[in-house]
Amino acid sequence: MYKFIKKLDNGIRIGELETAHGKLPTPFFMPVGTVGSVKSTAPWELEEMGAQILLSNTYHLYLRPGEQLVKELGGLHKFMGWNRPILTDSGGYQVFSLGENKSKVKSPKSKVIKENSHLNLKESLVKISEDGVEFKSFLDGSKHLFTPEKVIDIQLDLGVDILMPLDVCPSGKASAREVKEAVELTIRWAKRAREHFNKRIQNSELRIKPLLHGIVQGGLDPELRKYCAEELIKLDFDGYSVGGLAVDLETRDMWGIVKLMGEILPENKQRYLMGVGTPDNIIIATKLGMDMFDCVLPTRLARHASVFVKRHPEQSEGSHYQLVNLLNSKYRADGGVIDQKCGCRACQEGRGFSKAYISHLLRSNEILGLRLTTLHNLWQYLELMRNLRNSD
RNA sequence: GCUGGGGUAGCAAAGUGGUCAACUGCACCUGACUGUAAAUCAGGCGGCUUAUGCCUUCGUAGGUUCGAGUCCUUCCCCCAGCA
Repeated sequence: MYKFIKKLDNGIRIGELETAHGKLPTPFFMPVGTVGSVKSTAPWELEEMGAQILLSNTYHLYLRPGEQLVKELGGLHKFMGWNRPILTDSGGYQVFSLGENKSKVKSPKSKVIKENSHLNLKESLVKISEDGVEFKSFLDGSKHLFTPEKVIDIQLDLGVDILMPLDVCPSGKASAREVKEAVELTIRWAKRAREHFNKRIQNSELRIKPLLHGIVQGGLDPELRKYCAEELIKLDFDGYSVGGLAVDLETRDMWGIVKLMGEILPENKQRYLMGVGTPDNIIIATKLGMDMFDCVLPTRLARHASVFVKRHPEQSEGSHYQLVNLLNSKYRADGGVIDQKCGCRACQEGRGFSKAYISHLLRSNEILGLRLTTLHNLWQYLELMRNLRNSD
């Protein structure tokens, strides 16, 4: 249950979201723990940094270890040792990303095709029908069917706090017709998900019930987005997600749609901009009325040796953050911490680690290297959200 | 000293007459990454460069050949075994 508190002068909505695992001040960022783990971090580290909620993934947990096992072992929170709220994505994104033929990115110059590489799969792994999504497991190739109802069931079995319905997330290159079809199917699936969820929940003895979002699709077409949002609003979801925008960003400008969503989605429901994004993107999006964010960038970039460094306000004309690749040779002998003003474990005053040391760890494939960069990046994101909530 | 094996680009290691500026791995350099099939992927990695282009390379110095990293000879060095 979301409570809208106030709108700051800069447009940021201040609110509070109550879930079965506690109340969350909004806006907030969700570190991504796809398979029930925010890669390389421990739950207590996330708590220490002030992470309030994590995102996990229905698709991945269904395939492994299976939602039934998680249920038998007491639910996802207990399973992964995290007592704060959890949101699960539905697998809708995987329908998109696994549907893309990623082998296209293979360079013709690459002579060696690694076996078991995810890039080596030539055929699309998914097939969409009215009933749902048929897909092949990326683990073993086995066939599975996700229906809107099934996806709700899995998430309820996992015992998460916020559920996403199965949606169709078209590629940024999709034709107008494909986007329109995605919207229509997303709406029909949303209705089925809503009905099934209600049926399952009405018998629930939980004091605070899980929350179900509707996901707005529609590409970059304002009319389609508006139509989708209106249809979903009729179904009275607990909150609304804006999907399909964090793809093909280099060729598409999402801000018009984000602004529109900020204007037409109900003020008294939380808005989740899925998959966004860079710190700069998040700053803009909060000002356009978005409340919730998730992104793999802080954790993935960290594992790929890149860290966010906050720029001084007077230097932040364009971007508020600089992305620094610690594997660049200039950091080999750099005795300074990543960011002097950062409060993370890697930078902490008095006992911070030098860029030279972290660079050495990364070059040596020492796990501590990417743990430190991950802790740093997540701290930056979480600190950013704290600052945005207090930016009046 | 004798016998045998070997000296290839930063390292390791393919290559035994042309398709070799030279396979491959590592290291190194740079880039990408946005609801995670990602501790991943891509490109570069002798020099000049826009190059399917030119120049200089495979211990050393010569030679054979239309053509040599690849064959022959000299010398230098390394390794193993025997003295």
